[in-house]
Amino acid sequence: MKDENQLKLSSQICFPMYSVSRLITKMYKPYLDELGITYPQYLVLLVLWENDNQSVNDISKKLLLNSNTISPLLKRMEKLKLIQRTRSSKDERSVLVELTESGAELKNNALPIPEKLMSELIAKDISVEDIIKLKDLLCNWMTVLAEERDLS
Amino acid sequence: MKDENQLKLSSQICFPMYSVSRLITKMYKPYLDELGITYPQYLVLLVLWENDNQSVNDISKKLLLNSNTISPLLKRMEKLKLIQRTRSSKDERSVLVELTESGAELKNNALPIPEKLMSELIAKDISVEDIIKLKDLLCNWMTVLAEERDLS
DNA sequence: TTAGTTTTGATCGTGTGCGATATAAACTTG
DNA sequence: CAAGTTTATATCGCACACGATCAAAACTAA
Repeated sequence: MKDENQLKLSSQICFPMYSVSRLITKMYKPYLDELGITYPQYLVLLVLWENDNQSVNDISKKLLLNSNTISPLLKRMEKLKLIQRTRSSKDERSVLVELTESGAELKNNALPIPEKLMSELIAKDISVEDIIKLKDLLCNWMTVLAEERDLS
Repeated sequence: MKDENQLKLSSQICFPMYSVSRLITKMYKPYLDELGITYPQYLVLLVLWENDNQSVNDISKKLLLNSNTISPLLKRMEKLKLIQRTRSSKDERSVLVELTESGAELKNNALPIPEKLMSELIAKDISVEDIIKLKDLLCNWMTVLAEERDLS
């Protein structure tokens, strides 16, 4: 009967995790719509805005996404003229991803987004401390849970 | 230049949120594979195991998923003989979802899952306090962020 | 009661996620 | 250096998510 209660939706950590993740993605949507990009595309751009000209593998590892997700994603982004893919001459296996001019310029339009998100959260009475607390907890979990994946 | 840093992947709450959610879903996978169900299907079953015979709308609201996600999901579950859908006679618009015998019985096999997940997290040196802390924070965020959606 | 509105659920199209698999280049070893 | 292995990326198929739209039933007012 203890097990019984643990099977309740409200008892499991998976459901709030899954829901809040989707809800936060939804909060980004209006801003990303303005830029004409999706949420995963935004993540790729974040990576490239930090360091341009990275291989598919580099991006894949940073976003914890495999090639079967990243490859089509990058293809769509290339079609949108946000990035350019070139096979490396040093290692013909790897593909280098580079921002196009418009892809690089999009960064300026993206700059205010984090601030806006924070404001929205605060407007919903979520305290800055809670935001930081959640971020720290999640970052720790991410590190721990992603570690395991390298072994497989 | 402050904005500049906020655009880093590591500064945004969205990315750890998104990644940890996916990583946790992945932790459930081996157990759900044994039951022959997917993660969203598991969530639907959790709802029905708590209270059988709910309308599509009831389930939709509890899982914060719209009909365009839930309808095909339920159709697949019906094909798997986990549930049965019947149009309500009281209100011809609504569809009642009921567990089949095998759908109800699957609960027994699912009972140990929460416990196993907890053990895995603890084995990765995540403390019980952190698990509770994260769950509480997320539940609070879920409530707050889901509220807004009702107005739209 | 009839015209307009709301509610319930479904369908369509697009973009992910991801397991399984494929392919070619690079590496390793006997 | 040839055979086997590893690495980097891509392709395929399936199952979500979700915006947009639709059809039908139920409700609401004038």
